[in-house]
Amino acid sequence: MPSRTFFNLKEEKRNRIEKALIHEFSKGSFEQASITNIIEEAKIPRGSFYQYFEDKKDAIKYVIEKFIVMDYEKMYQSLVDSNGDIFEASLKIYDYRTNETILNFDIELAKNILEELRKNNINVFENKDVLKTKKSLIEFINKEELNLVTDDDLFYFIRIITAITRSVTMEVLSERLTKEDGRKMLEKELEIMKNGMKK
Amino acid sequence: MPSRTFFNLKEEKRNRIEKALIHEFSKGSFEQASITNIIEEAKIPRGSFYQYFEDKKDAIKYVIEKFIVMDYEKMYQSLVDSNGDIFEASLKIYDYRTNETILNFDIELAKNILEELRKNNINVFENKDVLKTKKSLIEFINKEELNLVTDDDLFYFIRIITAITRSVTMEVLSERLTKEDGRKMLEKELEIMKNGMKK
DNA sequence: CTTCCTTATGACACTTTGTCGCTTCATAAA
DNA sequence: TTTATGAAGCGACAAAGTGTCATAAGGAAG
Repeated sequence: MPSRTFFNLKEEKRNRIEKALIHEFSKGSFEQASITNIIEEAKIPRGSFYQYFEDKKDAIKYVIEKFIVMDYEKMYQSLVDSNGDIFEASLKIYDYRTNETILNFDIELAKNILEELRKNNINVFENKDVLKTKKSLIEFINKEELNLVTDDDLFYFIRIITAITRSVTMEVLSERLTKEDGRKMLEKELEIMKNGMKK
Repeated sequence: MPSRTFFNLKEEKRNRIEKALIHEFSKGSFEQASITNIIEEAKIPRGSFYQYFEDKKDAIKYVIEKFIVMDYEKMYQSLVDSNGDIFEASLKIYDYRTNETILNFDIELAKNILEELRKNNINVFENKDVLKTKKSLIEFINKEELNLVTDDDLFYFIRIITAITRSVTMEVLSERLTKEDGRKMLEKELEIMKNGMKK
């Protein structure tokens, strides 16, 4: 976590640093991000950076935390907007994640952060800020239409849909697929998931 | 690609270098791997390394290529051993990838390489060495039991199964799940995919 | 023996992260 | 007004890493 010093900073300065962080972490992977670039852009001396953040990891963590909270809110909203239909919600989540700008976050940042989350196996739902405001997504899922045989089927459904949605999303963010093709594929894949693969 | 010089090397020396590469790339991500460690272990001077490989990326590419070819062979074998049942093959692939040693490759290396492949969006099937010997995996798939409506349904089936298998595999390799729990989950998830999610 | 090409080698230039000790500044106490 | 105190500012520097380059060594052929 950033030091108290950082949070005590005048808003203008803190914003300048935040902006530089987001900018730099948008440009590439965690390893590629350069502290030198960050401090130059934010116009702070090297020593200050290390007074605010323990190290580079601490700095990206700060950005990730902000992103996670926003991401959860969006997921939650997607489900509510879809009246609890997890298939439709999945498409909505895909849409916003592959959109040019995700609130204040650039799509490039989204890509790198989603990557980082995956790499470090960070689960959005386990984030403490999310837990604090968690309205339990699961409650909002409409179970009427779902073929739930055992109690934990819903858990597996979510796992599967998450894996598929994430897989396509990453392909699009890495520019291996166009946004449109990715969406068509996701639609098709969700359709298959509804009906099953076996005769 | 490594230089001709590298391939002209006496076998003993080449093996020593290969071993050092695998050892170092097993220890962590691409960025964490240190050329200094590699040359110290392989007992070659710094300049030689750069005579054999363009740069660090070139070196890991070499290791990845070897891995990919072996991985494809294993996948192909899994499908044949399963008599064309893609669900069963998926479990077999999971098993071998989460196994202590994957042929000569350490499980840690597998993890880092699979990670690297994902990060750089490298598709095993697009590898030229694989393409060369590709006997078209798809031909071996038993379509009898599959609910194929349109022509490209099979393509989507493979995408979905791949996404899910990979997802669980990575969870296990990152030690978020035990191998056993991961397998149970995969079994369950494959079962769900057979039957579909919708009432 | 000389020539020519391939391979070997480690010092060096450059970059990057993170540390450390000193300076400056604001504010409260004397 | 002066002094004390702690928060914040600051950049030189150590340490570690990557990639380059000029030069040495090897060896085959004429």
